[in-house]
Amino acid sequence: MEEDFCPINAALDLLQEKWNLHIIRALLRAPHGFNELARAVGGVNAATLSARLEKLERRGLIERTVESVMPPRTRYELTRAGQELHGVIDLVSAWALRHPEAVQDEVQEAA
Amino acid sequence: MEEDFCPINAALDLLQEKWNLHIIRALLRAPHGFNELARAVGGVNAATLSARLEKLERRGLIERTVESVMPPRTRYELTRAGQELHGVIDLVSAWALRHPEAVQDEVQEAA
DNA sequence: TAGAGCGCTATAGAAAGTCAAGCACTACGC
DNA sequence: GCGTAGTGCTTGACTTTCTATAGCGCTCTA
Repeated sequence: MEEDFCPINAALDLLQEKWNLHIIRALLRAPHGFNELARAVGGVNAATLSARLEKLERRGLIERTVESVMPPRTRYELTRAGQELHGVIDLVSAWALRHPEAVQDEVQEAA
Repeated sequence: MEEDFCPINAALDLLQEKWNLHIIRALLRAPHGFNELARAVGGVNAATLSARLEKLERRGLIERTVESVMPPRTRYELTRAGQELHGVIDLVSAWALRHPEAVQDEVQEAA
């Protein structure tokens, strides 16, 4: 299917998956529990978040620690590899602030 | 809906849209025609590509120039703002090469 | 004792992406 | 001149992905 496997393409594929960049940004600030993370990201639903976290964990970007089963308490945090995406998020942030037009939907909200 | 509008969130939303990062990477190398771009990106279909290009143009990241109507020939290229994402793509690339494990699906292809 | 919170999962429905075909032509080989 | 390939898309039908809603077992707070 994929021809020769290009790590760069694969990375772009991973980062373009809906919510992944947001999840990474949230975890860059601090570790979070599941629901807490959902709120920090804003707008994800539990099913999707769960799928993303599982994938990011398998890929070694984040680490999941079960702190207690009952009451349930889980902690998600970035691994070293995950933290190294810090620079990417920073660059995107700087770019976004430099180009707010590029990033905003043409507002057609009637007054 | 969106609370206060955060340009950084908005930028992440834009970049996480399927194919956008790939499109930007392809155009970073050189301007492309439509079908040419589709091939460069690899795996996009025309309908989606068309939608993405339209959006990226509205946002001012890329510029579309019709060089001739018949035979049809169009050129897509990055604007200044688009080119400034160069650093982001570069950082992702470097990260991807440093962490090939993080980026590759666990191969479970039976021999 | 009631209500909210935790970390999820299951199931249905809406939305987004894909495939295949096709339009109206031009450029090339023969 | 004729068939084949290429250009830049658009239009349905179909499939994959994401979303909303509900709920589980349990604890902790009021």
